Amino acid sequence: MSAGSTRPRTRIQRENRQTILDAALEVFSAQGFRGATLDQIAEVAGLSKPNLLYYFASKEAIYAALLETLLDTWLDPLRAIDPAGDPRAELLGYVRRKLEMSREMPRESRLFANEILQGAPRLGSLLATDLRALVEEKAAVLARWMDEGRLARVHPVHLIFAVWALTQHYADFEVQVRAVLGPEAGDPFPAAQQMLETLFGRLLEGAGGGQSGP
Amino acid sequence: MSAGSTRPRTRIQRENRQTILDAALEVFSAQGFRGATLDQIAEVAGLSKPNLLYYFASKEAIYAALLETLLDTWLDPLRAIDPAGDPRAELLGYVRRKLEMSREMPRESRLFANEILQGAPRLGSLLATDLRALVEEKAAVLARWMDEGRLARVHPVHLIFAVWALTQHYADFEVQVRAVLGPEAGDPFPAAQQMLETLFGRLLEGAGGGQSGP
DNA sequence: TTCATCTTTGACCGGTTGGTCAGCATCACG
DNA sequence: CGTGATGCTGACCAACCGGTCAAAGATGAA
Repeated sequence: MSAGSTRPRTRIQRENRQTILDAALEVFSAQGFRGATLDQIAEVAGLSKPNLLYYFASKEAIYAALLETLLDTWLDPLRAIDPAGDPRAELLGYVRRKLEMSREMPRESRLFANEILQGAPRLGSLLATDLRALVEEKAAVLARWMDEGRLARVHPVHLIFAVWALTQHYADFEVQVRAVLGPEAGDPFPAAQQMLETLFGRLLEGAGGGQSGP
Repeated sequence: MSAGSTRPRTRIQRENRQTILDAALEVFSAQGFRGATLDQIAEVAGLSKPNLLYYFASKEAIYAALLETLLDTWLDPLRAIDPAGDPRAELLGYVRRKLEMSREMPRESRLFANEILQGAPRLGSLLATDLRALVEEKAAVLARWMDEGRLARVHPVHLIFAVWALTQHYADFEVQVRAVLGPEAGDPFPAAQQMLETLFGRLLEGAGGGQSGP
């Protein structure tokens, strides 16, 4: 009997489903949905192709299972922004968490990037509902901070876009980053962290355009 | 005889090669290399598949021809930075040109993003040579401006990364941008332009950390 | 040990894909 | 107009891909 759509009941099911998802993340994030093949995933997973299809109904189902988990994890750093916190600490903390995520989950970042790049055919609806609602909520917090003069006035949603763009760049374009910095250059993340801190830090100094200096 | 690798000699060759490249840009940028099919490109081009292969030796050759032109065009805005110019005008001008490019050439941006995302297998060498050299050259200019106290001190190469990330985001992640802003929202680029101007503008005010105020 | 259930696989299938080829159509130039 | 070069296509092919299936193997509770 197929173990496809039901929740895992046995130890083997739990382990193998996870093994497959790991392998699929590896392959899908590097090749995109169409570029990836079941044979590649099977090889990385160390399982046979029919065995993959014993645990998941189809290639689509594997991909869907990956995306399902992904968006939630991906938005955790944004959710963690505390409306009652200090704007500087909250914004810079968000940037730091997001950059950390790019460093430690580059495959997830690339999977997401691939999906969006190709028009988000299997994620589109969630973007317009869940994602939009969360961004709207946090943008309102940013807007309030701007009203209170504690943050330079910019379009709050685009400010969030900026955080996404700058942090995800280091995962999605890692090859380019490394090529430009050169082979002898070490870990690019510390310098990235410092540069983002300066860039966003300046948005918090003397907000409103006036009150600079002690 | 095949018209594959030689330079176009006749009017028909010039026209059809261009038609094919246009169609290929459309399809490759939306589906990636492996996701795109010759049949799709042929249909968009309004030509038969064997006819495509009369003008280009292979699918790879079409893709390579696209990339060849692309990197050069893509780096023009960076090349245009004038070492003798005013830091504010030069940096903000660069951001503006790059954002314009995202707006008017989103397909090229996505083609490039796709290639990098998948590890730049067909562009890697150029990144480490041509691209790296140009970035190195312009980073030196930025570094000098920082030495002169006319620009906040950040890692100059990462500053260039920031411009890339922020501007290309609006082309590569357009679907997400539109989903989050909502269907009734208009053109996102004016707000993006303003936000980038503020963000980078702050890097030029009171550089060095001290001389704020009139 | 027994036996029902869960797990695994080799062989296979139909559809798609990049690419070939022989031959026909068209063009441009003398 | 004639003719060689250029342009175009239907038919075809081998490789690949997602997915199926019958049957063999492993597992574990009674």
